[in-house]
Amino acid sequence: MDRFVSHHVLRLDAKGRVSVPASFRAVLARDGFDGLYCHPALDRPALDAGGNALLAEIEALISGFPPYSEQREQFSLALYGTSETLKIDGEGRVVLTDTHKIHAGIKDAVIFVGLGHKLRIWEPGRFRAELTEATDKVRAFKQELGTRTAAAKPLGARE
Amino acid sequence: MDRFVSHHVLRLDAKGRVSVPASFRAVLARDGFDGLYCHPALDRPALDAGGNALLAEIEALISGFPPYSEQREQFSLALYGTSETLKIDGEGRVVLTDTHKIHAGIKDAVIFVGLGHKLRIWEPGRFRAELTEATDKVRAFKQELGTRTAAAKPLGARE
DNA sequence: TTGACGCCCATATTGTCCCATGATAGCCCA
DNA sequence: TGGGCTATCATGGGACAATATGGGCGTCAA
Repeated sequence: MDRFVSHHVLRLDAKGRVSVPASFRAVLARDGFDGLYCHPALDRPALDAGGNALLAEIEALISGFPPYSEQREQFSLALYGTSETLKIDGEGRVVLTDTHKIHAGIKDAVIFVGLGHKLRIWEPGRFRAELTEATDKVRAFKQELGTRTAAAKPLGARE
Repeated sequence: MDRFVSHHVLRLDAKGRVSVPASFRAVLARDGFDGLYCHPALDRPALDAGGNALLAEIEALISGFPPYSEQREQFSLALYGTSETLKIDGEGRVVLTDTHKIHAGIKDAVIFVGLGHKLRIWEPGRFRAELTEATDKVRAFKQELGTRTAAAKPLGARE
């Protein structure tokens, strides 16, 4: 598998270390990235993390703005300026920075969530809230999609 | 055969393992996917599962939204975040996660239902309920179809 | 020196692999 | 056409490996 999928709850130990789920480490290894690239999510109390795929996405976003534009400067600062490349130890663990932990409200446990090309790290309670919200929205969207399709192709429309 | 068809009832053993029906395993093998990709169905108490064909469908849905858009984030979370790629052991069995079993109400038996490019996993009782409901709707729809057609035709169009 | 960090080893639990068995269905041959 | 034989499948259980987690110790820098 070459994408981050599923979610895992993991605890921080007394030294502040967390195991990166083995399946996610496998994706990072395939991606060819050594370590875990990590930055605060733009509009959520969570952390975005990943490897080269994430870096490429950020690069694409920033290079979409004209050089020296205000937006480009701001995005560079918000994304590159607050990033860390975390080292993964022999047992597959990382240590989050205090700044990052505060941003996400992380205390003694986290949830790693796969989002395909990247992953997101949450404080477990906040994650559950976010998940139910997202599920509701997607469900509503699907319903809307279904009725629209039905209206467009009245009879004999399959799927 | 390159499509999932028919349905099979299978029991979970003491370790929570279920055999994936051999005919479905054959489809997965041809599809080239190693394992069983599985996520909760959005609007019913069941699980959707499959291989690359299912993954491609999800990928297409998500990549339809621009990076960093709210919808894309929500879809990735609701789909990738709740997915699992289950490993298929030497005997063709998988172990469902607790979260998935709870979502579908699965206890000690499941029914695998082929839906063409993907398959759906149900708790047997719930599947029967869903099936009768679906059958009723189809029957009603067919009836409606008949009267509509009759009304459209000039001759014999009454009421 | 003191604290933080990197590296090493220990351990329980979970998951993965391997082998065994009963049942079934399809096949071959008389 | 009937009967037995074999390949495939679903299922069960034990052995082993990987993973998550905890702690010790040396080193480097402030």
